[in-house]
Amino acid sequence: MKEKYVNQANPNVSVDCVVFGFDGSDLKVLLVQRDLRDNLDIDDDTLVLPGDLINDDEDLDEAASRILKGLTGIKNIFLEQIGAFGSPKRLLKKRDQVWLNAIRILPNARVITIGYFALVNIKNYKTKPAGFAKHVLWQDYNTVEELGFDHNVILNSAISVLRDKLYREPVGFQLLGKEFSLHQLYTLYNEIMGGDIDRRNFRRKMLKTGFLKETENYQEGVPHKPARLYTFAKKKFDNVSKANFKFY
Amino acid sequence: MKEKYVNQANPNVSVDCVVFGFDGSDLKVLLVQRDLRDNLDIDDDTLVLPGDLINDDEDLDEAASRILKGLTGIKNIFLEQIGAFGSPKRLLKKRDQVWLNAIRILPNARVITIGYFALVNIKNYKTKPAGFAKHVLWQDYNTVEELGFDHNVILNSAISVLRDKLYREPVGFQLLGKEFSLHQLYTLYNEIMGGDIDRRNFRRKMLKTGFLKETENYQEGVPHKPARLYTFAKKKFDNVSKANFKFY
DNA sequence: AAACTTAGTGTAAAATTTACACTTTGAAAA
DNA sequence: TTTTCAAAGTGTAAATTTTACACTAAGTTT
Repeated sequence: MKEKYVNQANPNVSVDCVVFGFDGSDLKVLLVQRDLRDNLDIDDDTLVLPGDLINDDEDLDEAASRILKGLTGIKNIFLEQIGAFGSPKRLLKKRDQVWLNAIRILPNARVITIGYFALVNIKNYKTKPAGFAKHVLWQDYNTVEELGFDHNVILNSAISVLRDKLYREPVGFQLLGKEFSLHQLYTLYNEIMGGDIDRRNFRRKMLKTGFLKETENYQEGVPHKPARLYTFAKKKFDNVSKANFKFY
Repeated sequence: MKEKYVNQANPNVSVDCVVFGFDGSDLKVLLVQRDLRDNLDIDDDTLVLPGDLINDDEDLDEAASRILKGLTGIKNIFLEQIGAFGSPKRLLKKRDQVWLNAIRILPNARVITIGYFALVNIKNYKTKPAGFAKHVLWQDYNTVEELGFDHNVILNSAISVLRDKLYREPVGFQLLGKEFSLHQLYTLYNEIMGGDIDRRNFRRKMLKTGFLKETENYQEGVPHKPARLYTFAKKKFDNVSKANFKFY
């Protein structure tokens, strides 16, 4: 039993983040372009999710925070693990193997990735390249094509976690600014859920959840132009509570 | 940037399974006792979740299946990843460090664990020790005390995933035999959810979901003794469907 | 044979969901 | 400068679902 482990190298463990952002009308994902530095003979403009190998002395969550901090300067945002990914090395795409060899840090071990997903309000932060990233960009979720490694799998997993969460938890607020109109929130839900939600029912139901607090300019009965603004009123959220974010 | 990786050993990656079983009245978890083999001078009867290091050439899911197969002989059961766990090595309990040293396979690297959870019908399978396990036992979930490593964290995570799933997916059937009465299903839900569900509403609601199919002895209007039996009728399950397993 | 438990059906009030209509205000078009 | 239009907001009635109970019949236990 023991002997079998001795001959196999431990896998490299990396953390990759799916960072979703919303610009008011479209759902975006933060992607980076790999930077080969001194191996410039290799032509590789593959896009990947921002990620890095985990450090010896840090928690998994800490690693994810670190990566995000490096690229966006953000601390303390919504960030949650979505799971571990990683097929044996023999299943890697050639392009990715070349890349791994080029950076010489992973000679004979596979890579296992812990995926995280994060929600940020795009307008609040400036992105900047860091680590192995040559460029950082916000890409429209619907236009994302083939990514490096198994990052499409991770992205798909993240979007379904996001949709699922949006149904069940007051999590969409993270994608908007501090103050927002119900119209903005509605647009967000409609975009992400791909649905065709009734505007009026959405409004009533969302207000009834108790997660919205009016800002000072509130005045009953008067239609506003521009729209009335709300903030997210954090209240204790019971997982099994009746707060229900399903909209038909 | 590069240099920083060179000096750190890759972490060991293990897969640990939380296997839930139901014996008709109580929820059980499959635990194992560590076996130190030739290091018998060390007295350690700590209980842990069944797990093993992942092999170089296998998928994460494959590893989980392998472990389960070894301990219970089961293949093809409900098995799902719940996430990755693992704090830096310095946070390990002393007892666990001693154990890791004793088996000599992990000299200076940390351990990262991918947690899985599985649901089985206890009566269908005989368990047997395998790998590093000295004993295998089904322990009452409510009586579980301190486990080795961070396995209590994993177990807690698994139970909340289970409760959550039970609300939203027809997953409880996995814990029962092929044929079961509504009373058995009711007992299961009541036990796991810790709730106090109305028997009559449970019955009606569960039948309405369309996941139950009557067995041949079915006869309308006649109270049965013993109870009428059902099987789980797999039908396409739409995540966003209206099937609702919340019972109050 | 009386008392009790289990299996099953019924029903009515309360709450929620759904599918719409209608008003007011500011901005854009004519 | 009207006229037209879209956005912001409130209302309401039918359909469905949830909740909280009552009741009967068939075995089992005492």
